[in-house]
Amino acid sequence: MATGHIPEATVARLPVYLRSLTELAAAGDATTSSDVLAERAGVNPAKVRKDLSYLGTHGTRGVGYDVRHLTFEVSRALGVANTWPVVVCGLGNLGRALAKHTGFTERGFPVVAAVDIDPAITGTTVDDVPVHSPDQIAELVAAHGVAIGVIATPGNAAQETADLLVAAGVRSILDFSSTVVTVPDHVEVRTVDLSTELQILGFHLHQDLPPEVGKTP
Amino acid sequence: MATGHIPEATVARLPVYLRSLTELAAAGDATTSSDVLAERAGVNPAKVRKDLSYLGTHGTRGVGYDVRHLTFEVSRALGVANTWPVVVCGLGNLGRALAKHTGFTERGFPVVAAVDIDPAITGTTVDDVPVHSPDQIAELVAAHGVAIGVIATPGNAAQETADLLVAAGVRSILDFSSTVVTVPDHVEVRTVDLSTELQILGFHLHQDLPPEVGKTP
DNA sequence: GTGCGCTTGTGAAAACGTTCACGAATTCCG
DNA sequence: CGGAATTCGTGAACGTTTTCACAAGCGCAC
Ligand SMILES: NC(=O)c1ccc[n+]([C@@H]2O[C@H](COP(=O)([O-])OP(=O)(O)OC[C@H]3O[C@@H](n4cnc5c(N)ncnc54)[C@H](O)[C@@H]3O)[C@@H](O)[C@H]2O)c1
Ligand SMILES: NC(=O)c1ccc[n+]([C@@H]2O[C@H](COP(=O)([O-])OP(=O)(O)OC[C@H]3O[C@@H](n4cnc5c(N)ncnc54)[C@H](O)[C@@H]3O)[C@@H](O)[C@H]2O)c1
Repeated sequence: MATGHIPEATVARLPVYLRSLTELAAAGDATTSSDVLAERAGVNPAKVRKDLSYLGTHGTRGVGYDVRHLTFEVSRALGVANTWPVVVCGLGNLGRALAKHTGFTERGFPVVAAVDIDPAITGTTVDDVPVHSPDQIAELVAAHGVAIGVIATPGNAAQETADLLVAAGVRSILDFSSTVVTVPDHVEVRTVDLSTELQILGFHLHQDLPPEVGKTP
Repeated sequence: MATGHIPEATVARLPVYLRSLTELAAAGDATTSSDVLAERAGVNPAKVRKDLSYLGTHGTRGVGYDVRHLTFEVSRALGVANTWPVVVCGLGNLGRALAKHTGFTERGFPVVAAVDIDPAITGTTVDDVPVHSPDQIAELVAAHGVAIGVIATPGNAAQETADLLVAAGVRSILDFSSTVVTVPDHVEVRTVDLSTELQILGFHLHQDLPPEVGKTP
């Protein structure tokens, strides 16, 4: 067993389990079960057990999981002991919200700097986050050891921003810009597209109910 | 064939294709191919063809796809002709960014109202979006025909907000609160958890490189 | 110590999603 | 007109993810 390869789908759920474990610990529970974790995470209990089994054998049959120990193991698998500094690119409505959010720092992702093309805001700070101009990305990344870049610029500036981040040595990008950015293989991009999320909800609303009059019956 | 059941994974990609098609049309292209669409969407060409085949047979062998016609078909499948009014709950950093975002309205998801518990901002407007108190959710939903609720409150208010939305008749929820909310079967919830996204990126950073010597250096 | 009830860990099956590979339809050109 | 070049549509192979189902291990009662 040991900690071999962990499936992507499992990795995406580990943070949810970790949050549940933290809550359970705060509530004073010393042990828990796959049923309880499943309930809190909104998934199937068998899935919880299989997911956790990829981290090794950390439960006790007939008893369940020790909350403290499992918290430690999930944390280790996720590597939450590390701190990964983040730079936010594009300080508009969304970038500002991200820069002000305190939850990221708590989880090991401090926003150490922001970048914007607007000369009216470069040189200022937003909640202690200094705002620089895009041509300083390389320096910022080097100075703070930034590994993750967040793109919150308009879509038409997304690719060039990604290029700057990649050239500066960033290895992970979180892209909010509703565009598909192209990067070298060694860089991972995750896209969060809020319009698409709404469109998916819209699709199901549209499907569920209306017989859609006027088409061919 | 016809428009039977469309797989979830395909539905999630249709908005991306639609965006590409819009850009191609704007660039003056009358026809396109699965290769071009795949390139723009960042996926495999075979996947594009399979996805589109769920909507019916709309391409021409040896030629490709007519941009206008395909745009129409994808739009129809997604139901983008519909307008689904949205109410944003919790007008903090994130809620404010969402309320101010103009892109949602353009795609058929106008933010018609916001809701916040803070009496200092209820009664005001944010970019023409009126801010009400949570006990008015039911009226707002009824008055505007709201089908989608966005939860941007702190985590500890998420479940009660979801309950209010559900009671008011909302059928879809987009939840940013990093909590798992429980709703009846007929309500769909999509969760967007930005911390989790960062943690997934962090996991891969952590995995890729470090042999993780001992413990603390 | 034996039995009973509980909960994990995990093979195996089922469901789902992706990719391949190729036949079919179309255009173009000589 | 015949053949080469395209490009779609799709069955089948492949890979991943979810779910099932049950043996194995543990604690407790007696
Ligand atoms: N605000 C939202 O709720 C929301 C929702 C969905 C998607 N988005 C997407 O997120 C992105 C940002 O949205 P927003 O509402 O914050 O937009 P915005 O227009 O408010 O802000 C964009 C910011 O990026 C800066 N910028 C422009 N070009 C730049 C460059 N080359 N380098 C660095 N900075 C640059 C601008 O000066 C501006 O401050 C957009 O792509 C938008 O489509 C936003
Ligand atoms: N800001 C971000 O970039 C960001 C990033 C990741 C996650 N989130 C999550 O999104 C949510 C909102 O984040 P934020 O930064 O906007 O927080 P915030 O504290 O700035 O805003 C929260 C708002 O919700 C309001 N509120 C509280 N209880 C309410 C209730 N019962 N009904 C209606 N409104 C209520 C508050 O008055 C406040 O205006 C949080 O759950 C946060 O964890 C935010």
